[in-house]
Amino acid sequence: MPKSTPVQITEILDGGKTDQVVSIKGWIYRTRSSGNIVFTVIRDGTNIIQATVKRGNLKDDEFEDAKKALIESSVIVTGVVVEDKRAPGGYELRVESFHVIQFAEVFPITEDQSPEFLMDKRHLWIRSQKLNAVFKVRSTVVGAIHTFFRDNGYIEFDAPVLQPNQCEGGSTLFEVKYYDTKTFLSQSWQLYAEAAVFSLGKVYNMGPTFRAERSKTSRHLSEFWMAEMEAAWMELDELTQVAKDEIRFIIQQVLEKNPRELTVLGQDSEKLKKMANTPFPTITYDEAISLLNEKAGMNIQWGKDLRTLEENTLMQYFETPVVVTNYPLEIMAFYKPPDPLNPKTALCFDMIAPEGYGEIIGGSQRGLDIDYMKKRLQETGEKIENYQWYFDLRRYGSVPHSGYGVGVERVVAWICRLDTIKDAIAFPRTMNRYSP
RNA sequence: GCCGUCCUAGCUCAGCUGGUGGAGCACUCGGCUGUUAACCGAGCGGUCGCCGGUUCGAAUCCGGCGGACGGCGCCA
Repeated sequence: MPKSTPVQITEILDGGKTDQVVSIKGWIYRTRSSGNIVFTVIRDGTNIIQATVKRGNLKDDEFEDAKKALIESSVIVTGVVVEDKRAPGGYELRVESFHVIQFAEVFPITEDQSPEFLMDKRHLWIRSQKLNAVFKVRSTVVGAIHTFFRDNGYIEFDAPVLQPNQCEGGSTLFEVKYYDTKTFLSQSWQLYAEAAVFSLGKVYNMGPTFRAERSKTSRHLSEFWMAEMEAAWMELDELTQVAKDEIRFIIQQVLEKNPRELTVLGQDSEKLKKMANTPFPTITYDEAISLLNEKAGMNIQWGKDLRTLEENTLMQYFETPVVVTNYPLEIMAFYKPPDPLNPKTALCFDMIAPEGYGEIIGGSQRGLDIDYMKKRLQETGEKIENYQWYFDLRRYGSVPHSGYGVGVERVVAWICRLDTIKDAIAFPRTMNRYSP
């Protein structure tokens, strides 16, 4: 084997290895042969490059191997990097050694694919350029969330995944056998975060969340990652500002770290950049209803939640995410308190993403009135006993506090312009799918 | 929970008012020294989702069941 240094394909395409002999370790992505020349496109996880294999430039048996190796065979290929306009990407590797580590069996995924088939072969499909790009963006998003909160004085705080309580409504809980009794998978970290703020002040967390909603839409997962924050002494105005700052920071980080991935995914970086530099507006639920009824000619009655249709119609008037505050109190969860200035509404907000990606954040100030919360819980058939510990938080030095949760996959789907949220997570769990 | 679409080769699909199951891709073999998910020729490949019914005869018509996908509601 000729002398060479192992490199990543991305280094070659950046122009740093031109005319040098290098080795790449990767997998065959495409292959075409033409008698005494084989064009093999190789991927290594960082990018793809064409390797040109000519008979005579390497051992004959290696040439035959290059000719017969199927897609996804693992290889170590050595050769000279040459700038060549005929090669996709502008650079190719002129091969001097072609070493097959494993000859792959026939790869089941070919050019014709249906969503169902790709979901069945998800463990193989995650190798695709598209999902590879999504995962890189997702990694940036997750990293940005940690950085944002840590840089702003928040402490990462973990809550149990097995929980005795509901947070967002009993009908959407996953029940789990727990020794001789039962418990539930976490719907939210919030109730525990509310306990934590009395110790730490400002906390955040990111982790899996489980909701057994019978939803079969491109915006729902049964298992998704939620990034939540909770802060003592914080009220609604400041809370919405933190949310806007967080989302803007996430976009800036993706723009900085993933320009190639955004291109692969067909997202317009300029549009995102403009969005990151434009203030996100805040409107009230009342204003949203007026806008829909007066400008969009709809007939929405006060008191109804904004549904998908209303949200999408509303977003036609905005190019950035929008914060909507003060939803009707009655349709909100037990822990959202009435607004003293407008008691029929709650001190809560949603952030709605543009282009039909829907709610990406939901949050609120937290109720401090034990009697009110008990009443609301009883209305939904909840057992008050399970919440005594939660009410204790209002008995020992209660303070105003607030928090919100970001749907990580919804943010990733929006930034990556995905058709479905399922592609924002490696192995999606939905109503009808829990394998592979 | 409600509504809609779909299920035929490994994959994507065609298959008319019922009459011996097809194409493209993939794969195998042969050809080709610059291909861009190459091209040319040949070959391999089927429990037509499952069960039942009608019929001389069902991929096709009827009934039931199962599975998948999407929309609504609900949510992040």
